[in-house]
Amino acid sequence: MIRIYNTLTKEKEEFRPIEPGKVRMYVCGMTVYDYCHLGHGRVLVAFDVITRYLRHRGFDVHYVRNITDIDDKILIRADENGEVFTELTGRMIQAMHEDEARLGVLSPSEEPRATAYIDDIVAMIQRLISTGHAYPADNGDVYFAVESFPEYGKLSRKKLEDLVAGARVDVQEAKRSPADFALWKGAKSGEVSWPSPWGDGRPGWHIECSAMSTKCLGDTFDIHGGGPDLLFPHHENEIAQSECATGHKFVHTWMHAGAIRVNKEKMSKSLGNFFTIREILEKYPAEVVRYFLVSSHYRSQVDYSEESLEEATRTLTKLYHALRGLVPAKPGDVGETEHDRRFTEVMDDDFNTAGAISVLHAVAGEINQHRRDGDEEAARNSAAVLVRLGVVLGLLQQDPEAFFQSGSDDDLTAEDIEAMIQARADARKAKDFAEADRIRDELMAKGVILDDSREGTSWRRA
RNA sequence: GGCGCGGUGGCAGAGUGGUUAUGCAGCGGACUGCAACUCCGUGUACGCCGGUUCGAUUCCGACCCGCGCCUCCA
Repeated sequence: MIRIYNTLTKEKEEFRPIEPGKVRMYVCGMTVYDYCHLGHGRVLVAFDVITRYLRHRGFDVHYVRNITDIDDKILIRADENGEVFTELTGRMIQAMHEDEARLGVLSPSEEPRATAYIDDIVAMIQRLISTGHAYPADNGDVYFAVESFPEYGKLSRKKLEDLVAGARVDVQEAKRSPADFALWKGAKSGEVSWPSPWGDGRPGWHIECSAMSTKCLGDTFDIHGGGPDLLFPHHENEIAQSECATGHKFVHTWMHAGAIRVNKEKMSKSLGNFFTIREILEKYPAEVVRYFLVSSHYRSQVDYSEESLEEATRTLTKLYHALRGLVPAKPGDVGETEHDRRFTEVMDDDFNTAGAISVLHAVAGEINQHRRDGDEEAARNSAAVLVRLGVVLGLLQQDPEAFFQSGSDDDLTAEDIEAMIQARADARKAKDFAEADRIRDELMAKGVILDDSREGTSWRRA
């Protein structure tokens, strides 16, 4: 039985999909006006693991993750760059796909883009107007009338009075209530726009997710996820729009990832304290970054620091060392072990990846034990378990040597290194340890670490 | 001010009403020409104060501290 923490009820609940055996899940993706930072990476990886695990447990998962490719920030950024907005979004979408591929994130089943769903957006707004939940204003905008939805605030636990009383909402003449939000934004002259019954304009921020999710998954679906800062107002508004437009419950389980922090503060665009995925990947192997993300629970907040990444590097290196030089048995040839059962047990509990990783370490310890005992076959069987559990977390799928030797080969190619290792071996044989050490130091200075063992010398990049 | 989350061993990070998390670092040992790497062994922690209980880090209440949302942000 899988249990998932539901932000809507604030409780862990038994997960029962609407349609047995199938999971329909929607996750808010990027607004593509800039490169993804690590916070985006966390959401990407978290829901990637969730998808992998649900499939591992036998569910047929239909995973939709949208791209918001029209919005004020995009238009502003494109304008600053002096380019057409589609050039900017095209570039950022490609960059995003590169980033996620490097992090081992599987493609979603569908990746709808807002600009391809304008008709559905317009239709949904029309439905909201005709049912009295929205109104066109004099300024060309269309607003959602928050007071028409008594349940407004149920996700974020906010009271309408408090929101209205809080002076931070944008009080506009055109709005009936300060908490009302735009479904459609009338175009000023020269702006990118689409025709609509209320004049040319573009969608407001929240409506595209309501339109795309219901179009792709139906009025009601199982899981809706996203980053922590989407809870309000974005997801709250999605609920209002969708439930008023369809008359049905929108989503059963709401899931939110925890924030990435830097020096105890949330990593965010507005604070400017963010690190993009690509700049982090210049310094650390992608799998190390993924390991770092997966090693804490998806809902907890986690501090990003160089030390954390260094530690993740050391730890992942140890895991790969257990696998090094072993050909794992075929996964199908190894039956379910106590480790598999333990893995399922912890992952069933709201996707406890931190617990799952401790299982990985237990299996690695077992491999090492078998090797100590000289039981090659048992070691190969355990290695198969480690690798097949790794699949679910998206870890340990590389050839160990590839993991160890990945990195810049600007200074030295693998062939250079092999040649130097041979020269050192000759020197050692001749008991010329001064020369042997000189070669070792030279390699070390160039970022190559030698690992001597009974079978010979292997190497890896620092 | 409103709403919410969290405080676990040197650090990171799970979990539990009475029994081992795990990892990193440290320490001891094996291995080594010497090292490094690796491997083996090793640590009894749960913010503070009350309460419930035979027994609480785990449940309840108060308090202190940190963080998040309430405004564009994943």
